[in-house]
Amino acid sequence: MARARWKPTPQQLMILQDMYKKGLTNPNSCQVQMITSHLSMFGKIQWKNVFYWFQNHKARDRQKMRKQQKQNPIPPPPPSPPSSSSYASGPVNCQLYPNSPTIFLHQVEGTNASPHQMMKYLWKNGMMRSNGMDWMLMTDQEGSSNNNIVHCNNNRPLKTLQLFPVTTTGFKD
Amino acid sequence: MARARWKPTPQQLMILQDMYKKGLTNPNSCQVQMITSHLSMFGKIQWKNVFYWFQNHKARDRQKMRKQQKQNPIPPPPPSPPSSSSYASGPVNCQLYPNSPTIFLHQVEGTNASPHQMMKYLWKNGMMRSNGMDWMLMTDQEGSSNNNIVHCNNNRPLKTLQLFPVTTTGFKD
DNA sequence: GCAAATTAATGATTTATTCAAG
DNA sequence: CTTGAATAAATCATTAATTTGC
Repeated sequence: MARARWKPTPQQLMILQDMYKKGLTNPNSCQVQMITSHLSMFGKIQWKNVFYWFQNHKARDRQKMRKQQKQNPIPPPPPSPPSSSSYASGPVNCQLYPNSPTIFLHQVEGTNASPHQMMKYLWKNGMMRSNGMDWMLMTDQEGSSNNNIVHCNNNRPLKTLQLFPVTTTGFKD
Repeated sequence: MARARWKPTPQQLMILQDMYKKGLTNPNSCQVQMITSHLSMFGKIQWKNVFYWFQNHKARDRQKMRKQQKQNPIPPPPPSPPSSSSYASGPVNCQLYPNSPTIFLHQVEGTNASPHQMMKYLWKNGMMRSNGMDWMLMTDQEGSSNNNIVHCNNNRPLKTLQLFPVTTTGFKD
């Protein structure tokens, strides 16, 4: 037992907090994945670490807020109403093609860029609802669709790897 | 919006229920992954579908139980105490090497075998705590370790794909 | 000062609740 | 009204601060 638990490095923590402050409180799986692979530059990290971090951070933020409100019941408006902030506007397609045995991965190139530079495009285009559960591992049963190149944020083509060559039997539901 | 939701085919449902009845109420990520890829033979399915199915099934089972218990407060002992059932004995290593940019995938071969045959080895060796979150996407910072072939259940070698060639900078925490 | 003991933070997991498709 | 999907709350567990007695 006693599986050592993850501990964010200062760099990682800074970036995470910064993102959170900027309004990213509920990154979708694609974003989590990107964040993860980027943060891995600063030390070992897993998808779930990032996912949990945001979960916990949000929860404990709320917790703190509630406690404070009990002491001085002033209903404070949300700190920074994102006036022209570009995100949270529309459903964007971190959503790939859900289904069947193809795995979509993305590759971060230019890993020398600064964290913020690298992450910029993340916020550029919006954020989406989703708990962390819709996967990296997404599949397309009708593999014959043309549109095989998928973009994570309207912008970034993903690399596609074949996983298992599924022999879909003729069943239908 | 209106993303059509998954609907288990009769075969899928049967298998799932069977697994559940046999005592698998909390499959770990590796098991979920295997189940997913196997069930994909019977129709489109995603990791999260399987994950959620077990979550919901367990929850609603308990719910029902509680309701029943309110009506006739008889504490019923667990239905089938698995006499020689081999699972739930020890910590087994669906756990791969957590960390860093290598992705471990497994490939199901012999997809013609019967569901139960194919799944048998799953229960052979025990089940492990874990919610579904420790990933398919596991990584190893010290990529230089000898032990590169990983087994999901003491038995099944996994295929290893390189993901992103991480350049771990010299930072330490 | 310095370790054993106690408490606070926070990573990880589980459970409950809610939303929404059909 | 059943059930898949998603979110939030509660809980467990481990590590870091800190207090305390010597």
